[in-house]
Order: sequence, then structure tokens, then C-alpha cells
Amino acid sequence: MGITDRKEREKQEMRKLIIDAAMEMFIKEGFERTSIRNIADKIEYSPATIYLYYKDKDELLYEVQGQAFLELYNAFVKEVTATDPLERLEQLLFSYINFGFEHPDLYDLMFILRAPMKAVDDENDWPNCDEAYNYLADIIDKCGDQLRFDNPQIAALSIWSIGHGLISLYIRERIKVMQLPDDQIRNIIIATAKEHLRLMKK
Amino acid sequence: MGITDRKEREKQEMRKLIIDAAMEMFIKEGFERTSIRNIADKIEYSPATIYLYYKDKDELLYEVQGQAFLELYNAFVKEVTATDPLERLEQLLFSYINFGFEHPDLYDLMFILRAPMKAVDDENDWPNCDEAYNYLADIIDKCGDQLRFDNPQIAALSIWSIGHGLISLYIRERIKVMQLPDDQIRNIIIATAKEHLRLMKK
DNA sequence: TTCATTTTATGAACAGTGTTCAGTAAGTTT
DNA sequence: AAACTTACTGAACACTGTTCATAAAATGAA
Repeated sequence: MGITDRKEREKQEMRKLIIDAAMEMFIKEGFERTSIRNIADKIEYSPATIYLYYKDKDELLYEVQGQAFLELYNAFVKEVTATDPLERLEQLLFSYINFGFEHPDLYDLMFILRAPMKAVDDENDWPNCDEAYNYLADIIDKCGDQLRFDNPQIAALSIWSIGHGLISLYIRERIKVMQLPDDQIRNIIIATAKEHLRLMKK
Repeated sequence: MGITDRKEREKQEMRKLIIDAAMEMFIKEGFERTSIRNIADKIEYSPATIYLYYKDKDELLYEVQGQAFLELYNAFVKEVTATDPLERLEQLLFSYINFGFEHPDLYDLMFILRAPMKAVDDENDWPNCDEAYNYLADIIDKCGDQLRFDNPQIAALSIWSIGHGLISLYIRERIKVMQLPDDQIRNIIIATAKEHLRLMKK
């Protein structure tokens, strides 16, 4: 049936129209200044229409989060170019931190905000993040016994936590307490990440 | 003038009444279910009255954050009992992580939420956190050259970031991606913190 | 005590939020 | 052409933080 196909296609196009508008507004205006009404205005539909395509705002946010994870994964593929696994691990960490610096609002949505996670019903599942996490896990596997860790899961969580800790303290303005001049904050974050990598290596 | 003294005292009592009610609601009901109207209801005043004592919600939140930092500092003093600085550093990190596990909503207010930081006008100042941060910085100083770090600021940021990274990934449900059974999440967080301490030591 | 002034508290309103739903208009099938 | 289905929306609901004119109470001066 050609019509049902077209209808399905149009439905997907509408969903894309909505999340593209949402994503653009998150990046440009920030998360807090982006409401359902704002998104509706931008795409020239009524707010109620959005609810025909997404159950609620959380579900919409989860979808945008998915797009953001695609961008992160693309950054990984583009920036992690070395063959030596230890070098790859370093490139990965800096790619991750850099993503946080360049897209703080997307980072928020991916790793800090509560809202999008409310759309994940399953207790132990978060498909949006799988691809990126596996990318990290694979690199750590390839490092074999070159790291001072016995457990690869702990190694992965260690790398992730130091990266996330640095970025989120920065994004949420907690590094203020160290009273560093503004242009040195980035430097000390990068230096701390480098030191962590150094300590991890055998 | 006795009357002005009493008035000032009453003003401070009213401010305390408000933040105590707010704090109790954050802990009991969670941050998202605590509105100015809810707090006003609890203390049996009109919402408008709260604005006679606090400029806006952000200022109120900043004050509650200050109370939360007092509690964190008290936990440090109570739980960091060793004399050896390396041991003290370990006790501090676990005290910090434990605080996050036991008071996730206060941790939110202290280290994750944007709102309370909007009440900090100064670019490079965050008095609420000073005491707790200096406690960490002092311990690291006392470690002297026993750590594999040249720069004490980097050592401090490294410890803080790993602790914050672990807690905030947990609180905001991002550790889901590792697909661990619920009772093992705490274990792997603690194990990762322990490994970090091990790597830091000479 | 009486009157004027200052302090303290509030009801009602404003502009915003996410969300629902009856009603309308357009598209599709018979 | 009529019946049915799908797509869309205006208006409303219950909530949010915040402001402000108004009222009540406390204080100071006569």
C-alpha cells in the first residue's frame, strides 16, 4: 500500500523536523530557554501537534540526546586515528573532553540532565549511549596488560569518570572555587587528564 | 536600641525557618517537587513573604547549599581521623563519595544544579565551597612528595574529579550503560576510587 | 492616649511552563 | 457524494517564579 508508506514517511519527517528544531534551539538558545511552545513556534505548528509525535517532553529530549550521541561518536571516529591502543585511549579522552567544551548544552543533555533518562523505561538499558561506551571499552580491551588495571570495567569507569568529572565541574561552574584565571581553567583540565593517563600506564 | 536588635534577630529566625523548611523538603520530596509555594505552605506563610527575605529562588537555594556544605564539612571532620596524610586522603575521598550516596539531593544542589550558582555574582568566588575545598587542599599539601603529582592543584582536581565523576554519573543514572546488577554498582564505584588512590601513590 | 510613620504580610495578578481534549478541517475509502 | 479516518489546533487546566497594591500590625512622636 503506497499511501500508508507515504504516511509513515511523512510521520518520520515530522519527527525529524521537531528534533532538528529542538536541537538547534538547545545549541543556540540553551536548554533552559527552550520550551515546547518555542519549538512549536519555530516549526510553525501548534504545541499540541508535538504531542502527536512524542509522548511527552522527556521522550523528545531522549531523541535529541540520541542525535547528540551520534555527533559524539562521529567525533571519536574522526579524532581517534592512532593505531597504538594507548595512544588511541589518549585521543579518545581528549575527544570526549573537547566535545564537552565545544557543545556544553549537548553534553548537559547527554550526561547531566535527569529529564531525558525518564524516557528510558528499562532498569538497565540506555541504548543511546551504547555505541560510544563500547568504543571506549574496545580500546581498553586492546590495551591488554599495558594498563595498571586488572579489571577492564574499572579501567573504563576510571577514564570516563575523570573525563566527566572535569567537564561537568567546569560546565556547572564549580571549578570557580580554585580561583584560577579564566584562560587557565582549560589548561588545568587538560593537564589533569594528561596526568591521569600517565598514572594509568604501566 | 533593643528593638532594632530584636527585629534583626527575628529577621534571621525567619530566614532560618525558610531554609530549614526548604532543606527538609529537598531531602524528603526531592528538588523537583519543591516550589516556593510548597515551602510557603509548609511554614504557613504566603509565597510573597519569602520574597521579603530572599531576592529570588536562586538566592534561597544558595543559602540551602551553604547549609549542605556545613554538613559535608562535618562529615569530613568526623570521618577523616588518621594521622598519615595518605590515609587521610583516602578517608576524605570515601567520605565525599559516601556523602553523595547518602544525600543525593543535597549533592545535586552543591555540585550539579545550575540555579544556586546564579546567586554567586563574583566571577571567581564561591564561598560556600571554600572550607571543604581547603580541607582537601591541605591534606594534599601534607602528602608532600608521596604522590605522583608535581602540581598540588592538579592533584586536588584529580581527586575531586574522580569522586565527582563517579557520584554524578551514578546520581544521574548514566552508569546504566555498563549494565551492572544494582547491588554491584556501589562496589565498582568504590573499587574505582580505590584504584585511583593506588595509582596516585608513589 | 492619639496620631503619623514605618515594617511586615498577603491576595491577586502576570507571564510563563507541560499537557490534555473537544472540535474542526483535510485526506482517504467506499 | 457520503462515511470514515487522520492531522491539527484553540482553549483550557494546573502548575511555576515573581511583582505589587493593599491591608494590618508595630513603632515613634505628640
